[in-house]
Amino acid sequence: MLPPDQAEDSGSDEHEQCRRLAKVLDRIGDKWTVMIIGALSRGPMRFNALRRLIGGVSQRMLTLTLRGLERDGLVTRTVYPTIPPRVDYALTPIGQTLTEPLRVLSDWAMAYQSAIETAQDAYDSAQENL
Amino acid sequence: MLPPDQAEDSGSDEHEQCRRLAKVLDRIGDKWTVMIIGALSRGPMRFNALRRLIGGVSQRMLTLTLRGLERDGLVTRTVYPTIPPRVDYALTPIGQTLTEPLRVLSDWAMAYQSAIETAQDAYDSAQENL
DNA sequence: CCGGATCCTCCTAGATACTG
DNA sequence: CAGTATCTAGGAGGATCCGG
Repeated sequence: MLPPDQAEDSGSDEHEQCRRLAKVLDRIGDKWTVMIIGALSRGPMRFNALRRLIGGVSQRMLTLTLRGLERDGLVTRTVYPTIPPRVDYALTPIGQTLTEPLRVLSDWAMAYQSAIETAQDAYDSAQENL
Repeated sequence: MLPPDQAEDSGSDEHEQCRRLAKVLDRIGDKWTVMIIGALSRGPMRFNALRRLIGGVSQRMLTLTLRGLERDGLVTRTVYPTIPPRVDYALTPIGQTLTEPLRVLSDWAMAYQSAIETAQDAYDSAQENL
């Protein structure tokens, strides 16, 4: 369990967790990932259906984000060689498990969003009186 | 850009939740916020102590991130007008509540990180064989 | 010791146009 | 329909100097 090299520092252990967490947040923290996961949590969806549902996303960013999620093993990409072509995106089992932590965060957001906005307003108006 | 508007649809708008979640993730999804919250979760800390503990952060980004967190009401900034000056940063009660969703996410990261890396390796080596 | 101000460099999102 | 390719502007973030 304890790596012999660097296990003596009590802080480095939590630091390691922070780095992994930061890595995950780097994935899901971008502008579109959460929207995509949310959309796919209700079932598979085609490319342009996702595009329309999310709204405001360029095809390029949608493609890039989906590719990243596919690479992470969170989303599957299924191509049907029909004409016109059809591509379905769906959450993998691992991708499904992400929805739970996301819901916890979402609940937190719902609970404290107004408090945060109040704090921001207070901070901003305090800054004006300088 | 579509201005946030009242939902005309009576059904629960999941888009609205996604937007709030995206907003929160925009805050905590940046490179340093999680590290700062993690560091401060163990108690108040001075600026340069944070800087040393986190490591690799420029004083500019640390200042900016701390200002943002202060503005959001997640962190307090306390100045002691001594010479040399001393500034303590600490989590507010709301900031404390953020550590729980963060821990859920952290647990997820610990659980699935290796699976994700495996998926990435598989994806990458599959790309090479084209 | 804390951090504001400035400059400068990359990265990347977005728009546009083209292909199978 | 589902991408790929290319270009460009804007912003994020690092380095540095300076002031309180």
